Amino acid sequence: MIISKTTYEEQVISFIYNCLLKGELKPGDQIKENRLAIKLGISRAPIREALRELISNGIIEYRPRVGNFVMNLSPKDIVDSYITRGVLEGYAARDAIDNFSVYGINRLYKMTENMEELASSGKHIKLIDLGDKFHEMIFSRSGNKQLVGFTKKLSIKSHLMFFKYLAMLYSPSEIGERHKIIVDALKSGNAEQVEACIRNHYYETGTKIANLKETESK
Amino acid sequence: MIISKTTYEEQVISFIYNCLLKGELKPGDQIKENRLAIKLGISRAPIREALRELISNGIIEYRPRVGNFVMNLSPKDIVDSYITRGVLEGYAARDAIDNFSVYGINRLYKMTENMEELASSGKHIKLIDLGDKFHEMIFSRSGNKQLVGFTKKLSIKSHLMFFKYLAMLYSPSEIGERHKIIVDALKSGNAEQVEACIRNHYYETGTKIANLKETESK
DNA sequence: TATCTGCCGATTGTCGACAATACACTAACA
DNA sequence: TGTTAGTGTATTGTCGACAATCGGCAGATA
Repeated sequence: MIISKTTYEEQVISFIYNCLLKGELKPGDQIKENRLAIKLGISRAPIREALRELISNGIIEYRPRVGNFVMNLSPKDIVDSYITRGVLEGYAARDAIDNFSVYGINRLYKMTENMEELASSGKHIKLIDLGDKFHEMIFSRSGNKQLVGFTKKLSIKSHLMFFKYLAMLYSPSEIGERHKIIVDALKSGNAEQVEACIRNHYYETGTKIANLKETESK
Repeated sequence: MIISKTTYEEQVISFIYNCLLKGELKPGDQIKENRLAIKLGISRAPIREALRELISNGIIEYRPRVGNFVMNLSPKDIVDSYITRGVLEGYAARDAIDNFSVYGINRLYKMTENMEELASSGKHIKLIDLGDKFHEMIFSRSGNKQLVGFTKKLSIKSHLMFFKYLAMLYSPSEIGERHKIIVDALKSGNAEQVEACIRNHYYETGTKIANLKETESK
């Protein structure tokens, strides 16, 4: 058994995280420290620490002496986040390209097939989880902690912000295909190609979500 | 006059920042909240907020319930930070390549000449400032806030950690030359070349500093 | 001697209260 | 009517105290 020793702060982070996933907190909403403290039955100190953490992840926007607000990203901000993610993960994959075994590649390939199935059967949450795992398996192979750290931060950010869209942007076969392209690139061992195709992967999704958001707000 | 309404937190950040630059705080040192609070005549709350900020910048390492320590980077960590910086700034420059006017390019070129002079006359602090300004002028041209934000964080981190080495790694003419390569690439308008040469720029410096650190510790 | 156990001091984690201030509202004034 | 100054309220900023717990040390034990 793993003994976990959580502070209030960590639990508050999870709480806010879940509120965002459930849609109980929406972009632009203000998070009032006192209100949340009372709601959770704790003091403001750990709330503030948790908010700090979320601010550094770009999930909450903080205006001094005014308040903490759920980040409200413009379409351009969305594209920019995805582009940056692509740049980071693209390089991470390139950096790690020699660390992929045949077994590892096969495993990634099987995941793409699994994604397609999950998408077909409407299991959106599992699909998103698997997608996250797929990408994490790739960028985590890089031994560059700095790079991996930034990538993870962006991963959390986009997960939270666009959770609800991710599973419905592409058809099941498109989802499989898009990820198979990455696996093929990794298999080829061509560093340039790997980097380029991961960049493109995120650029496409970024622009799709941004367009969706834009039309939604009209 | 610029009216600055600073909180204690910001001032504490500056204070720690300066201690690091002056070498009064060294990698591995523990920063005790209470001690610092007494020293500055304030309470622990703003100290903790400031530490949070520095933690998120990768400047301070935090071990729960143990303490806050000035980050102690291994040679590999150093190289990794510089590589990541190169990846980010490289893409930022590539992204911004059409935003450079002839005037802007000329200004960058003059800065490289100025760097050479400052290096020759031993004005190390001004040299480093100018170097920072040079690179900031490049990556800030990108309109990608996410990208620029990460780049700035890394910029602060490396500035703090390696301030003392930066001015003595290269000869004055090397310093000029290294930066002129970047200006030339920007002038050429070749996106691939710009990205590659900025990556290389940081990779070189990263490995140099890492080697210096390694031999130093023996 | 080597290892384990329990205590002690130092440091972080959390608390509730008060101070400072941004924003909205009101009222005076031109 | 539009503008400005003043006021009140809600929210963040800061405080000092107490609680929890980590790491080291001394002593017990084999």
